[in-house]
Amino acid sequence: MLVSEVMLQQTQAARVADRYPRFLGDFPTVEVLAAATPAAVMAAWQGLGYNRRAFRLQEAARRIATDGWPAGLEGLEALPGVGPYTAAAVACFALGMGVPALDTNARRVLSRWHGRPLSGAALSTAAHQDLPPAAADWNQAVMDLGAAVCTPRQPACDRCPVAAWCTDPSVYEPPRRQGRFEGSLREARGAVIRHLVSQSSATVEEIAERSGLPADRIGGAVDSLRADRMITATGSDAITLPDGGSA
DNA sequence: CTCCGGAGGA
DNA sequence: TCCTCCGGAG
Repeated sequence: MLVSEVMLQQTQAARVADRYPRFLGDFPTVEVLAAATPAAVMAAWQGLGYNRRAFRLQEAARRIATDGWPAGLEGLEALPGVGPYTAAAVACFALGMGVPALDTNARRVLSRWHGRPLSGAALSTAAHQDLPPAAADWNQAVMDLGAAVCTPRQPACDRCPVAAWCTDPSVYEPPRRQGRFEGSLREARGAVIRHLVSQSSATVEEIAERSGLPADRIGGAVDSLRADRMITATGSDAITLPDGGSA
């Protein structure tokens, strides 16, 4: 449950669909995930993007293996990589708690429903007011509606089951656009991680040659990843994924 | 090329 | 509140 929700952060369900069962096959329990090497976790994560999520997920698994599952919403949110949405989704779907799970779909649907852009505390307040006792069903319905009908650009109000009660379908504020991927640090960081998953140890020059990216960009990515503790330096200029020892 | 998508740190 | 983290699909 926690695994699937973290995978679904910033990643469309279609891409999670085939990786989630494989990930659970590799790491069937939190204990197995906690004890795995970061290289193995990264290998299972390959292609999902935002690789820090994988490291944080394993850190969360280690904490759970040691301390047990947090009981409530606040405890869940204190886990690394678990924010307001993921904590609420786990609390509602796995623990049966009556809390709204507010992802980007829910934010858009509720904004249109109420006729004004909602975010932060206002969104939370509105959602709590709208939330019925059957919280899990409501969360599922709102998110599905946003994904399938109440879409960003051209909402299909003609086949929306609740269009009659909606205030203003035109309400939509597009998320801020991200910079180009080509030429970005993200691209180089991704190349470094991808290489280390298959080679386990490498130099900047090797990664540059294999990826086709300039060595100075790979070097910058290595510095950045080291600062994030996502890779470690081993020899004179060799790097690897972290050894698993410390969290 | 554009679009899509939560967490966390500054 | 703003910015950065990835990668695949259309």
